[in-house]
Amino acid sequence: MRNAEVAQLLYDIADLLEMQGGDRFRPMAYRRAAREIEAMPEDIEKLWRQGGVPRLRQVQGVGEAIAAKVDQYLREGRVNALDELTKEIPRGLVEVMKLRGLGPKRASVLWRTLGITDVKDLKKAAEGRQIRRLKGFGEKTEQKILDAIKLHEEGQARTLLAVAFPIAEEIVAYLRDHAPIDKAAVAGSLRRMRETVGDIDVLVTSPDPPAAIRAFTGMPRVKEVVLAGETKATVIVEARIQADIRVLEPGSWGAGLQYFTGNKDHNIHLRSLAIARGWKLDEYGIFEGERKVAGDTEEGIYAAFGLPWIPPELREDGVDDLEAMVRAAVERGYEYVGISDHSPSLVVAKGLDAEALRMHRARIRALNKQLEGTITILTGTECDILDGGALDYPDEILRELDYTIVSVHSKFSLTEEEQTERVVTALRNPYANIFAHPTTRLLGSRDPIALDLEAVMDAAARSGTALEVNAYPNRMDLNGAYARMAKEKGCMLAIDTDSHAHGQLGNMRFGVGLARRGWLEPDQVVNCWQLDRVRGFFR
DNA sequence: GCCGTTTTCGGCCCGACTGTTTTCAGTCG
Repeated sequence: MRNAEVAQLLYDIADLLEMQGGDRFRPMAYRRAAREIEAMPEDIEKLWRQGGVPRLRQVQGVGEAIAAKVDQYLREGRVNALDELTKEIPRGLVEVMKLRGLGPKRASVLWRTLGITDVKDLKKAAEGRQIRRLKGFGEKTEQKILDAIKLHEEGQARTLLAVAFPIAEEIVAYLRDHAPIDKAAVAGSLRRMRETVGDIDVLVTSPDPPAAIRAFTGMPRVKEVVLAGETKATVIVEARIQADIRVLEPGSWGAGLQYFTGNKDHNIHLRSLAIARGWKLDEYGIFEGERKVAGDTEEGIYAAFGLPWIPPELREDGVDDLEAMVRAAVERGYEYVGISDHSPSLVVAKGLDAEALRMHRARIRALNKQLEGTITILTGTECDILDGGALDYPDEILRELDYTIVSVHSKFSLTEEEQTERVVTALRNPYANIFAHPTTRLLGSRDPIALDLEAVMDAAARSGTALEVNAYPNRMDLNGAYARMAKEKGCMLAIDTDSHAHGQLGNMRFGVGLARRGWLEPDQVVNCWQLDRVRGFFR
Protein backbone atom coordinates (compact mmCIF):
# COMPACT_ATOMS: atom_id res chain seq x y z
CA MET A 1 0.00 0.00 0.00
CA ARG A 2 1.76 3.13 -1.19
CA ASN A 3 -1.06 5.63 -0.80
CA ALA A 4 0.64 7.55 2.01
CA GLU A 5 3.81 7.80 -0.04
CA VAL A 6 2.02 9.07 -3.15
CA ALA A 7 0.01 11.51 -1.03
CA GLN A 8 3.25 12.84 0.50
CA LEU A 9 4.62 13.45 -2.97
CA LEU A 10 1.60 15.58 -3.81
CA TYR A 11 1.76 17.41 -0.48
CA ASP A 12 5.42 18.23 -1.17
CA ILE A 13 4.58 19.61 -4.60
CA ALA A 14 1.79 21.67 -3.07
CA ASP A 15 4.10 23.12 -0.41
CA LEU A 16 6.74 24.08 -2.95
CA LEU A 17 4.20 25.58 -5.33
CA GLU A 18 2.82 27.64 -2.51
CA MET A 19 6.26 28.94 -1.61
CA GLN A 20 6.84 29.78 -5.23
CA GLY A 21 3.82 32.07 -5.14
CA GLY A 22 1.61 32.34 -8.19
CA ASP A 23 -1.81 30.76 -8.46
CA ARG A 24 -2.96 29.98 -4.95
CA PHE A 25 -5.50 27.42 -6.14
CA ARG A 26 -2.97 25.06 -7.61
CA PRO A 27 -1.55 24.00 -4.24
CA MET A 28 -5.12 23.51 -3.02
CA ALA A 29 -5.79 21.16 -5.91
CA TYR A 30 -2.69 19.09 -5.12
CA ARG A 31 -3.61 18.89 -1.43
CA ARG A 32 -7.15 17.85 -2.22
CA ALA A 33 -5.89 15.03 -4.43
CA ALA A 34 -3.38 14.05 -1.75
CA ARG A 35 -6.06 13.87 0.93
CA GLU A 36 -8.27 11.75 -1.30
CA ILE A 37 -5.48 9.31 -2.06
CA GLU A 38 -4.42 9.18 1.57
CA ALA A 39 -7.94 8.38 2.73
CA MET A 40 -9.12 5.99 0.05
CA PRO A 41 -9.30 2.34 0.99
CA GLU A 42 -8.04 0.98 -2.31
CA ASP A 43 -4.34 0.61 -3.00
CA ILE A 44 -3.49 3.36 -5.49
CA GLU A 45 -0.70 1.31 -7.01
CA LYS A 46 -3.05 -1.59 -7.58
CA LEU A 47 -5.59 0.68 -9.27
CA TRP A 48 -2.85 2.07 -11.46
CA ARG A 49 -1.67 -1.43 -12.45
CA GLN A 50 -5.20 -2.43 -13.33
CA GLY A 51 -6.36 0.66 -15.17
CA GLY A 52 -3.42 3.01 -15.70
CA VAL A 53 -3.89 6.75 -15.98
CA PRO A 54 -7.62 6.58 -16.80
CA ARG A 55 -8.25 4.68 -13.56
CA LEU A 56 -6.19 7.21 -11.59
CA ARG A 57 -8.33 9.99 -12.98
CA GLN A 58 -11.42 8.41 -11.48
CA VAL A 59 -10.12 9.37 -8.05
CA GLN A 60 -11.78 12.56 -6.84
CA GLY A 61 -9.55 15.59 -7.37
CA VAL A 62 -7.17 13.77 -9.70
CA GLY A 63 -7.21 15.18 -13.22
CA GLU A 64 -4.94 15.02 -16.21
CA ALA A 65 -1.88 16.71 -14.71
CA ILE A 66 -1.88 15.01 -11.33
CA ALA A 67 -2.61 11.60 -12.84
CA ALA A 68 0.41 12.03 -15.12
CA LYS A 69 2.63 12.86 -12.15
CA VAL A 70 1.41 9.92 -10.11
CA ASP A 71 1.91 7.72 -13.16
CA GLN A 72 5.49 8.88 -13.57
CA TYR A 73 6.15 8.43 -9.88
CA LEU A 74 4.87 4.86 -9.85
CA ARG A 75 6.87 4.01 -12.98
CA GLU A 76 10.14 5.81 -12.21
CA GLY A 77 10.06 6.66 -8.54
CA ARG A 78 10.57 10.31 -9.37
CA VAL A 79 8.65 13.20 -10.87
CA ASN A 80 10.03 15.87 -13.19
CA ALA A 81 7.87 18.61 -11.75
CA LEU A 82 9.12 17.98 -8.22
CA ASP A 83 12.75 17.88 -9.36
CA GLU A 84 12.27 21.23 -11.10
CA LEU A 85 10.67 22.79 -8.05
CA THR A 86 13.40 21.49 -5.78
CA LYS A 87 16.02 23.06 -8.03
CA GLU A 88 14.32 26.40 -7.61
CA ILE A 89 13.35 26.28 -3.94
CA PRO A 90 15.38 24.64 -1.18
CA ARG A 91 13.62 21.55 0.15
CA GLY A 92 14.40 22.54 3.75
CA LEU A 93 12.02 25.46 3.47
CA VAL A 94 9.12 23.05 3.55
CA GLU A 95 10.06 22.25 7.16
CA VAL A 96 10.30 25.96 7.94
CA MET A 97 6.86 26.50 6.50
CA LYS A 98 5.41 23.86 8.75
CA LEU A 99 6.56 25.54 11.97
CA ARG A 100 3.65 26.82 14.04
CA GLY A 101 2.84 30.38 13.00
CA LEU A 102 4.81 30.26 9.78
CA GLY A 103 3.37 29.61 6.38
CA PRO A 104 4.45 29.83 2.78
CA LYS A 105 4.48 33.62 2.66
CA ARG A 106 6.69 34.17 5.67
CA ALA A 107 8.94 31.23 4.86
CA SER A 108 9.45 32.69 1.42
CA VAL A 109 10.29 36.12 2.85
CA LEU A 110 12.80 34.56 5.26
CA TRP A 111 14.48 32.77 2.39
CA ARG A 112 14.58 35.72 0.00
CA THR A 113 15.76 38.31 2.52
CA LEU A 114 17.98 36.36 4.92
CA GLY A 115 18.81 33.37 2.74
CA ILE A 116 17.32 30.96 5.25
CA THR A 117 16.98 27.50 3.70
CA ASP A 118 16.16 25.27 6.68
CA VAL A 119 15.16 25.22 10.33
CA LYS A 120 18.78 25.32 11.46
CA ASP A 121 19.41 28.60 9.59
CA LEU A 122 16.22 30.00 10.99
CA LYS A 123 17.19 29.20 14.56
CA LYS A 124 20.52 30.93 14.12
CA ALA A 125 18.85 34.01 12.62
CA ALA A 126 16.24 34.21 15.37
CA GLU A 127 18.85 33.82 18.11
CA GLY A 128 20.92 36.49 16.38
CA ARG A 129 17.91 38.85 16.51
CA GLN A 130 17.83 39.25 12.76
CA ILE A 131 14.17 38.34 12.31
CA ARG A 132 12.74 41.32 14.18
CA ARG A 133 14.30 43.71 11.71
CA LEU A 134 12.36 42.34 8.77
CA LYS A 135 9.32 44.22 7.49
CA GLY A 136 6.16 42.57 8.70
CA PHE A 137 8.01 40.71 11.48
CA GLY A 138 8.70 41.94 14.98
CA GLU A 139 10.09 41.02 18.36
CA LYS A 140 7.11 38.90 19.32
CA THR A 141 7.16 37.01 16.05
CA GLU A 142 10.84 36.29 16.54
CA GLN A 143 10.15 34.84 19.98
CA LYS A 144 7.27 32.79 18.62
CA ILE A 145 9.50 31.39 15.95
CA LEU A 146 11.97 30.25 18.62
CA ASP A 147 9.09 28.64 20.55
CA ALA A 148 7.90 26.92 17.41
CA ILE A 149 11.40 25.60 16.68
CA LYS A 150 11.58 24.18 20.21
CA LEU A 151 8.26 22.44 19.68
CA HIS A 152 9.51 21.14 16.36
CA GLU A 153 12.68 19.76 17.94
CA GLU A 154 10.68 17.96 20.61
CA GLY A 155 8.68 16.37 17.84
CA GLN A 156 4.92 16.16 17.87
CA ALA A 157 3.33 12.86 17.12
CA ARG A 158 -0.38 12.23 16.91
CA THR A 159 -1.90 10.96 20.12
CA LEU A 160 -3.68 7.65 20.51
CA LEU A 161 -7.45 7.95 20.67
CA ALA A 162 -7.64 6.12 23.97
CA VAL A 163 -5.04 8.44 25.52
CA ALA A 164 -6.67 11.66 24.37
CA PHE A 165 -10.27 10.67 25.00
CA PRO A 166 -10.28 10.65 28.81
CA ILE A 167 -8.37 13.94 28.87
CA ALA A 168 -11.00 15.48 26.61
CA GLU A 169 -13.80 14.18 28.81
CA GLU A 170 -12.10 15.59 31.90
CA ILE A 171 -11.78 18.97 30.20
CA VAL A 172 -15.49 18.97 29.38
CA ALA A 173 -16.36 18.00 32.97
CA TYR A 174 -14.03 20.68 34.34
CA LEU A 175 -15.63 23.36 32.19
CA ARG A 176 -19.11 22.38 33.33
CA ASP A 177 -17.99 22.86 36.93
CA HIS A 178 -16.06 26.09 36.45
CA ALA A 179 -17.95 28.20 33.92
CA PRO A 180 -21.51 29.05 32.94
CA ILE A 181 -21.90 26.35 30.31
CA ASP A 182 -25.06 25.55 28.43
CA LYS A 183 -23.91 22.63 26.33
CA ALA A 184 -20.46 21.10 25.97
CA ALA A 185 -19.10 18.28 23.87
CA VAL A 186 -15.95 16.80 22.45
CA ALA A 187 -15.72 17.42 18.71
CA GLY A 188 -13.05 17.03 16.01
CA SER A 189 -11.28 13.80 15.19
CA LEU A 190 -12.00 12.52 18.70
CA ARG A 191 -15.71 12.62 17.99
CA ARG A 192 -15.04 10.93 14.67
CA MET A 193 -13.17 8.26 16.66
CA ARG A 194 -10.08 8.44 14.55
CA GLU A 195 -7.45 5.97 15.73
CA THR A 196 -5.02 8.80 16.44
CA VAL A 197 -5.80 12.46 16.96
CA GLY A 198 -3.78 15.62 16.36
CA ASP A 199 -5.51 17.68 19.02
CA ILE A 200 -8.48 17.81 21.36
CA ASP A 201 -11.40 19.93 20.20
CA VAL A 202 -14.04 21.06 22.64
CA LEU A 203 -17.22 22.93 21.74
CA VAL A 204 -19.36 24.72 24.30
CA THR A 205 -22.26 27.13 24.25
CA SER A 206 -22.37 29.71 26.99
CA PRO A 207 -24.22 32.92 27.85
CA ASP A 208 -20.84 34.33 28.90
CA PRO A 209 -18.20 33.26 26.36
CA PRO A 210 -15.24 35.14 27.92
CA ALA A 211 -15.89 33.34 31.21
CA ALA A 212 -15.80 30.00 29.40
CA ILE A 213 -12.51 30.96 27.74
CA ARG A 214 -11.04 32.05 31.09
CA ALA A 215 -12.04 28.75 32.68
CA PHE A 216 -10.45 26.86 29.79
CA THR A 217 -7.13 28.70 29.77
CA GLY A 218 -7.07 28.62 33.58
CA MET A 219 -7.38 24.84 33.92
CA PRO A 220 -4.68 23.44 36.21
CA ARG A 221 -3.58 21.02 33.48
CA VAL A 222 -2.73 23.83 31.04
CA LYS A 223 1.01 24.05 30.38
CA GLU A 224 0.88 26.84 27.83
CA VAL A 225 -1.70 29.20 26.39
CA VAL A 226 -1.05 29.46 22.67
CA LEU A 227 -3.82 31.90 21.93
CA ALA A 228 -6.94 33.16 23.65
CA GLY A 229 -9.57 35.38 22.09
CA GLU A 230 -13.21 36.19 22.76
CA THR A 231 -14.66 32.95 21.47
CA LYS A 232 -11.79 30.57 20.87
CA ALA A 233 -8.59 29.54 22.54
CA THR A 234 -5.78 27.06 22.14
CA VAL A 235 -3.73 25.58 24.95
CA ILE A 236 -1.17 22.85 25.44
CA VAL A 237 -1.97 20.31 28.15
CA GLU A 238 -0.08 17.33 29.50
CA ALA A 239 1.71 15.00 27.11
CA ARG A 240 2.12 18.04 24.82
CA ILE A 241 -1.40 17.59 23.51
CA GLN A 242 -2.98 20.67 21.98
CA ALA A 243 -6.53 21.47 23.03
CA ASP A 244 -8.80 23.93 21.25
CA ILE A 245 -12.03 25.39 22.52
CA ARG A 246 -14.72 27.22 20.63
CA VAL A 247 -17.54 29.06 22.40
CA LEU A 248 -20.82 29.81 20.64
CA GLU A 249 -24.33 31.03 21.36
CA PRO A 250 -26.83 28.25 22.13
CA GLY A 251 -28.64 28.80 18.81
CA SER A 252 -25.50 27.82 16.93
CA TRP A 253 -24.93 24.55 18.75
CA GLY A 254 -25.78 22.27 15.84
CA ALA A 255 -23.90 24.28 13.24
CA GLY A 256 -20.91 24.58 15.55
CA LEU A 257 -20.88 20.87 16.31
CA GLN A 258 -21.05 20.04 12.64
CA TYR A 259 -18.34 22.53 11.74
CA PHE A 260 -16.04 21.58 14.60
CA THR A 261 -16.40 17.83 14.02
CA GLY A 262 -15.25 17.86 10.40
CA ASN A 263 -13.53 16.36 8.70
CA LYS A 264 -12.31 19.18 6.53
CA ASP A 265 -13.40 17.70 3.22
CA HIS A 266 -16.79 16.80 4.62
CA ASN A 267 -17.26 20.43 5.70
CA ILE A 268 -16.11 21.81 2.38
CA HIS A 269 -18.53 19.48 0.65
CA LEU A 270 -21.45 20.67 2.76
CA ARG A 271 -20.51 24.30 2.23
CA SER A 272 -20.49 23.75 -1.51
CA LEU A 273 -23.98 22.29 -1.22
CA ALA A 274 -25.00 25.47 0.61
CA ILE A 275 -23.55 27.68 -2.09
CA ALA A 276 -25.38 25.69 -4.75
CA ARG A 277 -28.61 26.56 -3.00
CA GLY A 278 -27.75 30.22 -2.63
CA TRP A 279 -27.02 29.79 1.08
CA LYS A 280 -24.01 30.23 3.29
CA LEU A 281 -22.90 27.65 5.84
CA ASP A 282 -20.57 28.55 8.69
CA GLU A 283 -20.26 27.61 12.35
CA TYR A 284 -23.23 29.84 13.21
CA GLY A 285 -25.74 28.19 10.95
CA ILE A 286 -27.10 27.99 7.44
CA PHE A 287 -28.17 31.40 6.17
CA GLU A 288 -30.19 32.61 3.24
CA GLY A 289 -29.24 36.26 3.26
CA GLU A 290 -30.03 37.34 6.80
CA ARG A 291 -32.49 34.55 7.39
CA LYS A 292 -31.28 31.59 9.39
CA VAL A 293 -32.30 28.32 7.77
CA ALA A 294 -30.81 25.94 10.34
CA GLY A 295 -28.24 25.79 13.12
CA ASP A 296 -29.82 24.72 16.41
CA THR A 297 -29.20 21.04 15.84
CA GLU A 298 -26.85 18.98 13.72
CA GLU A 299 -29.80 17.02 12.35
CA GLY A 300 -31.28 20.32 11.17
CA ILE A 301 -28.11 21.16 9.26
CA TYR A 302 -28.16 17.85 7.38
CA ALA A 303 -31.92 17.92 6.94
CA ALA A 304 -31.69 21.34 5.26
CA PHE A 305 -29.73 19.63 2.49
CA GLY A 306 -32.17 16.73 2.37
CA LEU A 307 -29.55 14.48 3.95
CA PRO A 308 -29.86 12.04 6.80
CA TRP A 309 -27.81 12.82 9.88
CA ILE A 310 -24.36 11.35 9.34
CA PRO A 311 -22.71 9.64 12.30
CA PRO A 312 -19.41 11.42 13.09
CA GLU A 313 -17.46 8.20 12.60
CA LEU A 314 -18.53 8.23 8.96
CA ARG A 315 -17.56 11.84 8.28
CA GLU A 316 -14.24 10.41 7.27
CA ASP A 317 -13.36 9.17 3.85
CA GLY A 318 -11.12 6.42 5.06
CA VAL A 319 -13.44 3.51 5.57
CA ASP A 320 -12.10 0.00 5.42
CA ASP A 321 -11.82 -1.70 2.14
CA LEU A 322 -13.41 -4.99 1.24
CA GLU A 323 -10.35 -7.09 2.03
CA ALA A 324 -9.96 -5.71 5.55
CA MET A 325 -13.61 -6.33 6.29
CA VAL A 326 -13.53 -9.88 4.98
CA ARG A 327 -10.31 -10.66 6.81
CA ALA A 328 -11.93 -9.56 10.04
CA ALA A 329 -14.93 -11.78 9.32
CA VAL A 330 -12.59 -14.74 8.74
CA GLU A 331 -10.86 -14.02 12.02
CA ARG A 332 -14.20 -14.13 13.76
CA GLY A 333 -14.76 -17.60 12.34
CA TYR A 334 -17.73 -16.68 10.16
CA GLU A 335 -18.90 -19.07 7.47
CA TYR A 336 -20.09 -16.16 5.33
CA VAL A 337 -20.23 -12.39 5.39
CA GLY A 338 -22.51 -9.98 3.56
CA ILE A 339 -21.15 -6.78 2.07
CA SER A 340 -23.76 -4.19 1.24
CA ASP A 341 -22.73 -0.70 0.16
CA HIS A 342 -25.26 2.10 -0.10
CA SER A 343 -27.26 2.92 -3.23
CA PRO A 344 -26.81 6.13 -5.29
CA SER A 345 -29.41 8.32 -3.57
CA LEU A 346 -27.32 8.33 -0.45
CA VAL A 347 -24.81 10.66 -2.02
CA VAL A 348 -22.85 11.46 1.13
CA ALA A 349 -22.21 7.78 1.78
CA LYS A 350 -20.86 7.54 -1.77
CA GLY A 351 -23.62 5.19 -2.80
CA LEU A 352 -22.61 3.02 -5.73
CA ASP A 353 -24.10 3.72 -9.13
CA ALA A 354 -24.92 0.81 -11.43
CA GLU A 355 -21.44 0.72 -12.94
CA ALA A 356 -19.66 0.92 -9.58
CA LEU A 357 -21.91 -1.84 -8.27
CA ARG A 358 -20.94 -4.05 -11.23
CA MET A 359 -17.24 -3.49 -10.49
CA HIS A 360 -17.91 -4.20 -6.84
CA ARG A 361 -19.53 -7.52 -7.73
CA ALA A 362 -16.60 -8.45 -9.92
CA ARG A 363 -14.19 -7.75 -7.06
CA ILE A 364 -16.18 -9.94 -4.73
CA ARG A 365 -16.36 -12.74 -7.30
CA ALA A 366 -12.59 -12.71 -7.63
CA LEU A 367 -12.10 -12.64 -3.89
CA ASN A 368 -14.55 -15.51 -3.40
CA LYS A 369 -12.48 -17.62 -5.75
CA GLN A 370 -9.32 -16.89 -3.77
CA LEU A 371 -11.02 -17.63 -0.47
CA GLU A 372 -12.86 -20.78 -1.47
CA GLY A 373 -13.14 -23.07 1.53
CA THR A 374 -12.39 -20.24 3.97
CA ILE A 375 -15.36 -17.92 3.80
CA THR A 376 -18.09 -16.94 1.35
CA ILE A 377 -18.80 -13.31 0.61
CA LEU A 378 -22.35 -12.42 -0.31
CA THR A 379 -22.83 -9.37 -2.51
CA GLY A 380 -25.69 -7.25 -1.31
CA THR A 381 -26.79 -3.67 -1.25
CA GLU A 382 -28.29 -1.37 1.30
CA CYS A 383 -30.79 0.08 -1.08
CA ASP A 384 -32.60 3.31 -0.23
CA ILE A 385 -36.36 3.30 -0.08
CA LEU A 386 -37.31 6.32 -2.15
CA ASP A 387 -40.10 8.74 -1.45
CA GLY A 388 -43.05 6.69 -2.65
CA GLY A 389 -41.70 3.29 -1.63
CA ALA A 390 -39.84 2.47 -4.83
CA LEU A 391 -36.31 1.12 -4.47
CA ASP A 392 -33.22 3.03 -5.54
CA TYR A 393 -32.09 0.33 -8.01
CA PRO A 394 -34.25 -1.25 -10.71
CA ASP A 395 -35.18 -4.92 -10.37
CA GLU A 396 -32.78 -5.99 -13.11
CA ILE A 397 -29.88 -4.83 -10.96
CA LEU A 398 -31.22 -6.28 -7.72
CA ARG A 399 -31.76 -9.62 -9.49
CA GLU A 400 -27.99 -9.93 -9.91
CA LEU A 401 -27.26 -9.62 -6.19
CA ASP A 402 -27.26 -12.25 -3.47
CA TYR A 403 -29.51 -10.18 -1.26
CA THR A 404 -31.02 -6.75 -0.81
CA ILE A 405 -31.34 -4.74 2.36
CA VAL A 406 -33.84 -1.88 2.14
CA SER A 407 -33.85 1.08 4.47
CA VAL A 408 -35.01 4.65 5.00
CA HIS A 409 -32.44 7.47 4.93
CA SER A 410 -34.57 10.43 3.89
CA LYS A 411 -37.94 12.07 4.43
CA PHE A 412 -38.06 11.27 8.11
CA SER A 413 -40.93 13.62 8.76
CA LEU A 414 -43.69 12.01 6.68
CA THR A 415 -46.93 11.32 8.52
CA GLU A 416 -47.35 7.86 10.00
CA GLU A 417 -49.76 6.93 7.25
CA GLU A 418 -47.43 8.08 4.46
CA GLN A 419 -44.34 6.55 6.05
CA THR A 420 -46.05 3.21 6.66
CA GLU A 421 -47.39 3.11 3.11
CA ARG A 422 -43.92 3.92 1.81
CA VAL A 423 -42.24 1.12 3.77
CA VAL A 424 -44.95 -1.48 3.12
CA THR A 425 -44.70 -0.74 -0.60
CA ALA A 426 -40.97 -1.33 -0.45
CA LEU A 427 -41.37 -4.60 1.45
CA ARG A 428 -43.67 -5.88 -1.29
CA ASN A 429 -40.77 -5.70 -3.73
CA PRO A 430 -39.81 -9.36 -4.18
CA TYR A 431 -36.12 -8.49 -3.91
CA ALA A 432 -36.40 -6.85 -0.49
CA ASN A 433 -34.82 -9.43 1.84
CA ILE A 434 -34.09 -7.41 4.95
CA PHE A 435 -35.59 -4.16 6.25
CA ALA A 436 -32.79 -2.39 8.09
CA HIS A 437 -32.93 -0.24 11.24
CA PRO A 438 -36.73 -0.07 10.99
CA THR A 439 -37.35 2.94 13.25
CA THR A 440 -34.25 4.87 12.04
CA ARG A 441 -33.80 6.24 15.54
CA LEU A 442 -30.37 7.39 16.63
CA LEU A 443 -29.94 7.14 20.37
CA GLY A 444 -29.45 10.54 21.89
CA SER A 445 -29.90 12.43 18.65
CA ARG A 446 -32.83 11.37 16.49
CA ASP A 447 -36.30 10.19 17.38
CA PRO A 448 -37.89 7.22 15.62
CA ILE A 449 -39.83 8.02 12.46
CA ALA A 450 -43.61 7.86 12.62
CA LEU A 451 -44.28 4.31 11.49
CA ASP A 452 -47.01 1.79 12.22
CA LEU A 453 -44.64 -1.01 13.16
CA GLU A 454 -47.39 -3.58 13.61
CA ALA A 455 -48.54 -3.01 10.05
CA VAL A 456 -44.93 -3.19 8.87
CA MET A 457 -44.38 -6.44 10.74
CA ASP A 458 -47.51 -7.95 9.25
CA ALA A 459 -46.32 -6.95 5.80
CA ALA A 460 -42.83 -8.32 6.48
CA ALA A 461 -44.26 -11.63 7.68
CA ARG A 462 -46.33 -11.89 4.50
CA SER A 463 -43.55 -10.93 2.12
CA GLY A 464 -40.85 -12.97 3.85
CA THR A 465 -38.71 -9.91 4.53
CA ALA A 466 -36.53 -10.17 7.61
CA LEU A 467 -36.48 -7.25 10.02
CA GLU A 468 -33.17 -6.07 11.29
CA VAL A 469 -31.78 -5.95 14.78
CA ASN A 470 -29.09 -3.38 14.09
CA ALA A 471 -26.18 -3.55 16.52
CA TYR A 472 -24.59 -0.23 15.65
CA PRO A 473 -24.12 1.49 19.02
CA ASN A 474 -26.41 4.46 18.51
CA ARG A 475 -29.00 2.54 16.51
CA MET A 476 -29.81 -0.66 18.45
CA ASP A 477 -32.87 -0.90 16.25
CA LEU A 478 -35.19 -2.89 16.46
CA ASN A 479 -34.92 -3.00 20.23
CA GLY A 480 -35.76 -6.04 22.35
CA ALA A 481 -39.45 -5.31 22.78
CA TYR A 482 -40.05 -4.79 19.09
CA ALA A 483 -37.95 -7.82 18.18
CA ARG A 484 -40.19 -9.91 20.38
CA MET A 485 -43.28 -8.46 18.77
CA ALA A 486 -41.84 -9.29 15.36
CA LYS A 487 -41.16 -12.87 16.42
CA GLU A 488 -44.72 -13.24 17.68
CA LYS A 489 -46.03 -11.97 14.38
CA GLY A 490 -44.04 -14.63 12.55
CA CYS A 491 -41.30 -12.42 11.14
CA MET A 492 -37.73 -13.50 10.58
CA LEU A 493 -34.94 -11.25 11.87
CA ALA A 494 -31.32 -10.52 10.99
CA ILE A 495 -28.75 -9.30 13.48
CA ASP A 496 -26.43 -6.92 11.67
CA THR A 497 -23.56 -4.78 12.84
CA ASP A 498 -23.91 -2.14 10.10
CA SER A 499 -20.11 -2.10 10.15
CA HIS A 500 -18.36 0.60 8.17
CA ALA A 501 -14.97 -0.48 9.45
CA HIS A 502 -13.75 -3.91 10.46
CA GLY A 503 -13.40 -2.98 14.12
CA GLN A 504 -17.15 -2.56 14.27
CA LEU A 505 -17.81 -6.24 13.59
CA GLY A 506 -17.28 -6.66 17.32
CA ASN A 507 -20.59 -4.90 17.92
CA MET A 508 -22.25 -8.20 17.04
CA ARG A 509 -22.30 -9.11 20.74
CA PHE A 510 -24.58 -6.14 21.42
CA GLY A 511 -26.89 -7.15 18.61
CA VAL A 512 -27.06 -10.69 19.96
CA GLY A 513 -27.77 -9.28 23.41
CA LEU A 514 -30.56 -7.14 22.02
CA ALA A 515 -32.03 -10.12 20.16
CA ARG A 516 -31.96 -12.15 23.36
CA ARG A 517 -33.88 -9.38 25.09
CA GLY A 518 -36.48 -10.01 22.39
CA TRP A 519 -36.55 -13.73 23.25
CA LEU A 520 -35.23 -14.55 19.80
CA GLU A 521 -33.71 -17.95 19.12
CA PRO A 522 -31.46 -19.03 16.25
CA ASP A 523 -34.40 -20.35 14.29
CA GLN A 524 -35.81 -16.85 13.81
CA VAL A 525 -32.48 -15.20 13.06
CA VAL A 526 -31.49 -15.76 9.46
CA ASN A 527 -27.80 -15.10 9.93
CA CYS A 528 -27.62 -17.79 12.60
CA TRP A 529 -28.35 -20.23 9.80
CA GLN A 530 -25.94 -22.08 7.58
CA LEU A 531 -25.27 -20.60 4.19
CA ASP A 532 -27.53 -22.88 2.14
CA ARG A 533 -30.56 -22.08 4.24
CA VAL A 534 -29.82 -18.36 4.13
CA ARG A 535 -29.52 -18.47 0.37
CA GLY A 536 -32.82 -20.29 0.21
CA PHE A 537 -34.43 -17.63 2.37
CA PHE A 538 -33.06 -14.83 0.19
CA ARG A 539 -34.32 -16.57 -2.96
C1' DG B 1 -5.09 22.11 -11.20
C1' DC B 2 -9.82 20.52 -10.93
C1' DC B 3 -14.60 20.53 -11.92
C1' DG B 4 -19.86 21.14 -13.36
C1' DT B 5 -28.44 20.12 -10.59
C1' DT B 6 -24.69 27.51 -11.85
C1' DT B 7 -20.65 26.42 -15.38
C1' DT B 8 -16.29 23.22 -20.48
C1' DC B 9 -14.76 28.85 -18.25
C1' DG B 10 -14.71 30.95 -13.97
C1' DG B 11 -14.93 29.90 -9.94
C1' DC B 12 -12.61 27.45 -5.86
C1' DC B 13 -15.32 27.27 2.46
C1' DC B 14 -15.23 30.59 5.94
C1' DG B 15 -14.31 33.01 10.21
C1' DA B 16 -11.12 33.93 14.48
C1' DC B 17 -6.84 35.47 16.27
C1' DT B 18 -2.32 37.77 16.25
C1' DG B 19 1.11 41.03 15.28
C1' DT B 20 2.33 44.68 12.89
C1' DT B 21 0.09 47.39 10.76
C1' DT B 22 -2.32 52.95 10.61
C1' DT B 23 -6.53 49.10 7.85
C1' DC B 24 -4.91 44.24 7.15
C1' DA B 25 -2.02 40.09 5.82
C1' DG B 26 -0.83 35.75 7.31
C1' DT B 27 -1.93 31.70 9.59
C1' DC B 28 -4.85 28.31 11.50
C1' DG B 29 -8.55 25.00 12.03
